[in-house]
Amino acid sequence: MSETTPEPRSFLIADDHPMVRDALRAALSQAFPGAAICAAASLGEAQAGLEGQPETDALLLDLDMPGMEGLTGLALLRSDWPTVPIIVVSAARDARMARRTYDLGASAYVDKSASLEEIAATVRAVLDGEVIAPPAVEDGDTFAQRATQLTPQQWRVLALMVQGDQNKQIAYKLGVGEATVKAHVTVILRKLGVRSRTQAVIEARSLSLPTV
Amino acid sequence: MSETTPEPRSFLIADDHPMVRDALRAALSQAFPGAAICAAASLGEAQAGLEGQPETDALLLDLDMPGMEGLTGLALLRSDWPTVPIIVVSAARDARMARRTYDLGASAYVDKSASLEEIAATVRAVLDGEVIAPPAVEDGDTFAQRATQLTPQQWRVLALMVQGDQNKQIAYKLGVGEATVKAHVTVILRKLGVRSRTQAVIEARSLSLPTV
DNA sequence: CACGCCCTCATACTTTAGTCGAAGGCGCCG
DNA sequence: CGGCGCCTTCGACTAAAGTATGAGGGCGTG
Repeated sequence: MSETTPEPRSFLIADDHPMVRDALRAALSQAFPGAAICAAASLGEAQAGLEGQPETDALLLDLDMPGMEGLTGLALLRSDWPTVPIIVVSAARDARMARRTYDLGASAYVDKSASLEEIAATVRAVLDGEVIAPPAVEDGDTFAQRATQLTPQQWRVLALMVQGDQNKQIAYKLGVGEATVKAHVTVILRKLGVRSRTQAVIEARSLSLPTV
Repeated sequence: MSETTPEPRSFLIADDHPMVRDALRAALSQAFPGAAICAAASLGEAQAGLEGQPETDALLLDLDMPGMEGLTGLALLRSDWPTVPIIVVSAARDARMARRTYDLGASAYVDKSASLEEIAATVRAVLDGEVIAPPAVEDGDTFAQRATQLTPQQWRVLALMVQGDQNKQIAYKLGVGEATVKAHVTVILRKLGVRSRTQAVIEARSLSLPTV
């Protein structure tokens, strides 16, 4: 509260590129002295980091990371830890991509070519509770919007579908019955507006790519 | 035969970017005076162009084009017109990608940052019958190699699978029975070393992306 | 507490996917 | 020419995917 003794912050940096990780870490430690900064190089490590530190003030998330599979991983993290603000740090300076991450609940979107000062400023704004809306993109990219209707468990199912798992494997990995998985799949397909598992996987994986 | 009166050449440029198309056209028309140069902006147009001009001397093919779906379109063209040399013109300067296109039967691989002179030289070499092997990449990228085992009809089936079509639709589009398509799918899955349609689609679509 | 939402699961059913065996065409080679 | 291999085609069969309906329990909210 006091301006002279700011409470210590805790961050989690998720990026598989060591150089980027160090740069972000340096920027944060300079902008927020005494901050606790953790790092993760994959979606799994990021999940583990949040598991051990659920009070993380902000997650800086790279989209092109093992296990992310496009924006599926973002939505997955967002579903499991809805209170942790996520700042997407992507290599692509694409307004549509920014819009998609916004639709999926990201608090901000910065591209890697931005200066560290800009990134620090963005983080500061997010810590103040701001949600940085992307420049209005009036495109008909309805898939990402439809995807926001998915529940957390449905996101987990979709994430495994996207990896090529079949219902039986998904049931085992999630510790539920196959009938349950099938029920989820049915709802997922309806919500996404597709007619088959294959189409759902195609669209979900295409989320992170430029629109063809 | 005679050096003073070179026979007229015919080329097909397939790229959805008008600027690139014009640049390539200019380069070719300068390097090969009197050449007949056609253009296509999608996989379908490229197929139509080859249909009407099967004696094309070389196809300059962009990978990021509507309908291509990664390297699937390349293999499709290669299967349907095995005698037409294909020169891949890609935006990505990636040795692995070059290797994959080589495995799939491309005669050469140049990236768009190359000068028009380099491209013209490459085309000339290909017209002389050369196949420009990529720098040795000793990685275990076996999927593209496995994919070369597919027959032309199997490639057509896979191309439609990758678009999300189901067997019944594929059968209709190819003018065969559904049982036939199923038989092809079975062989495709075995040749690709995967165990489900979804996995095959994931891998086929990932062919054009950097290895995760 | 009643209501809605999510997760869970079972049962039964329809549709799609995938496997197996087999037949005919076609080129190649001894 | 007869055999051989490959491609294509297909029907019958088994497995998986997807739908419909119903039901029970947990959890937050007015």
